[in-house]
Amino acid sequence: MKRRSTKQREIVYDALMQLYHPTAEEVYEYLRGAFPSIGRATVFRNLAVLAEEGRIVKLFFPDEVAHYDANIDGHYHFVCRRCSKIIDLSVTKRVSFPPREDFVVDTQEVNLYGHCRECQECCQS
Amino acid sequence: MKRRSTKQREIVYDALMQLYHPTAEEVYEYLRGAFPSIGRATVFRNLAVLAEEGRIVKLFFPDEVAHYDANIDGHYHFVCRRCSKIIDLSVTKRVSFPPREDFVVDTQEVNLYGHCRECQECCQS
DNA sequence: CTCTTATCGAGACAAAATCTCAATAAGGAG
DNA sequence: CTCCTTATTGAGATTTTGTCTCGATAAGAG
Repeated sequence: MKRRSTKQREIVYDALMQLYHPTAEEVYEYLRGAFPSIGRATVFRNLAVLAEEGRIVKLFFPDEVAHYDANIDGHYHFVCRRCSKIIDLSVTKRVSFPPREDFVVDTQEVNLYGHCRECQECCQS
Repeated sequence: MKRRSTKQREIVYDALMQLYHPTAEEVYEYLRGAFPSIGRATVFRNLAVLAEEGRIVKLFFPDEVAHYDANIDGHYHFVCRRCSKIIDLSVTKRVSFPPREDFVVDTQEVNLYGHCRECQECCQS
């Protein structure tokens, strides 16, 4: 099944470049402004395709919603447990692991959880 | 709101010790065998409570379903992109990051993605 | 034992994402 | 360029995952 290049696919990709770790729903709402006729399923489908092609990255955090990131350079994320803010962490060295026989790794993901400064100051929850 | 110790809570915890990274649904199905009267919401609620208390860990991977882990020692996970198998990785050293002013980290999570041996052998998808 | 209220079980509800299907359009063949 | 195949689209139904509601139950302090 050969992929075709569609206007919608590129629109979704462009949106991702403008937004910071958006959810699929946020991409959809963003695009509806300029392209009212775009369908919800189209946004979800294209995010999945772009992630499969490696043009974007799909992220999972404990808020149960997938986020997407157009920055595919190896970098890590901090996520605030209280306000769910996501902060990019630039990384110079990758984590290294002893080689294994039972699997081959192609991607590594490092997430740090805690509280951002604002959430530390305002309350201790 | 003081916590009470209930039979259901401990049953859920015990189930988690028997299962390997189960989803909430899997815990529920597992428990229905021995305790047909247990409620779905009770399982989900207690997993959330146990995770909040730090007795278990809630994990998120790209299959959109939360998994739970009774092993709370710092360890990492490998996840197969094809069959979604999860493999525990024992870890001797934690990843370290330069200190930051804008957040405080309490937990770090490292996930490796790739293909397990079986999925490499049977097909290249 | 009594009382307060956290927890339970059942089912309704909500949120997130996928699926269905007829209509559209990408892009290769001629 | 036109024709044809079929990947992709848009709308809404459906599925999946998890939460909420509420009357009933039971933990555990006094």
